Amino acid sequence: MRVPAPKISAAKLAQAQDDFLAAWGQMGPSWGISRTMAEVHALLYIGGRPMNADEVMDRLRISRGNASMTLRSLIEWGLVQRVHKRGDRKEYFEAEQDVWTIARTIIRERLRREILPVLATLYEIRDQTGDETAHAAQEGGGIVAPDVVAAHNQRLDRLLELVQMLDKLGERFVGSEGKGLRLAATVLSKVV
Amino acid sequence: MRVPAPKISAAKLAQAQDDFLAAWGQMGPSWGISRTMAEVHALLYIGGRPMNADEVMDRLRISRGNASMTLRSLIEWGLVQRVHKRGDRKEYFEAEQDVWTIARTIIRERLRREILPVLATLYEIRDQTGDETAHAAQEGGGIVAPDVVAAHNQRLDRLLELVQMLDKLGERFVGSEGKGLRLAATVLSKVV
DNA sequence: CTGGAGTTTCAGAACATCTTGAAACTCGAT
DNA sequence: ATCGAGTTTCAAGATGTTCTGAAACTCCAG
Repeated sequence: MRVPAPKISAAKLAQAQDDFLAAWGQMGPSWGISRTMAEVHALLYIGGRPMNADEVMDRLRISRGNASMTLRSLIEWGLVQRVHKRGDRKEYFEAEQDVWTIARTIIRERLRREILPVLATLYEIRDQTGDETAHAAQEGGGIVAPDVVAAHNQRLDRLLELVQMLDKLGERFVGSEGKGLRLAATVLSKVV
Repeated sequence: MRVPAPKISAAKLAQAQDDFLAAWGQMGPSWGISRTMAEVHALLYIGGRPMNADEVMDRLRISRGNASMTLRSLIEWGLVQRVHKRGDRKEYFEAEQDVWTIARTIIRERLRREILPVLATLYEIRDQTGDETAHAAQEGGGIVAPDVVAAHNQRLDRLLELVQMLDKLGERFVGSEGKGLRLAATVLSKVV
């Protein structure tokens, strides 16, 4: 006797897709993109095919303007690309399908938009209080005791060290063409 | 002739601190905590000593209520601890001073609050469309062609793989007591 | 028990972000 | 040049988040 083939109806598939859109949409804000952006991206990813603005609007129940702006942001992020179909004047949009590339793209953008500016600012702040360190602390020339400044600088230096490490770590992932993240995971699992 | 000692005035130090508060506050939202929370944490970190609610209020110009709720959240996150001073009825708060511990705490909390729920939801969604894969695709029992379902499942599986990896990677950092992050950085820098 | 310093709570105000819808724009076809 | 399908822009409105301030609460001292 034969095992019955799984019967997946169109409705069930659509339901699974909708649940996925909701889940991914929720995750979006944690990753630095808005809920709607995440949902549009999720739709294009899980759909697995290029869609035009109307399809996106109708499926997600958002306005034309919102769809347009959101798709533009996704293109700026590098998560979505425009596609043209012969004989169709509409513009189509498709999402990158390789999850590791998606991850690298997000990391690259967040480094650029969030980590680097903070790093630059931290350097500037560090410069404001000279190169006095715990070791270099000497006779009291300042109005504030040298050791207070030294402690302040130490705290800044430790933080700078951390942020620099995060930056380098991120760039390592982004830079290595292939499966950088996968490699990292493998290495880490063997080390400890 | 003698090099003059750096003269850091109290005002300059305060200025550097203020700039730091602003910079760290900006970074907060990217890390999953609000701007004010990040500023309060920054103040306690850079100050390097326990402070009471009034000091926090005055320095950051926020209301008593806001200070109270923000400090409570920081304690829930595990980034700040209560301290009692003998002979003083006020409560004092101090920030963890080890930056690696801070990083681990943030990663642990974000895993727990953001990654794990999504992971659980993704599993549920994956279950909705059976175990049909590209290889198992067979005679058309469903209303939707089996290969469509198989492709959908593959996309979900690839995403699950990625999120699982992130989760494991995070837990590895959080779990290893010592300098897990530092170790990772060293390892990564040698690999590529 | 009472007074008061210190803390917490929470409804409404202030602020920030996201979304809509309609007008302006683009561009190929006729 | 004109038409019209398709797209983009943006001011106003809707929604969501954070903050304030005052009242309620806690708890110790006298």
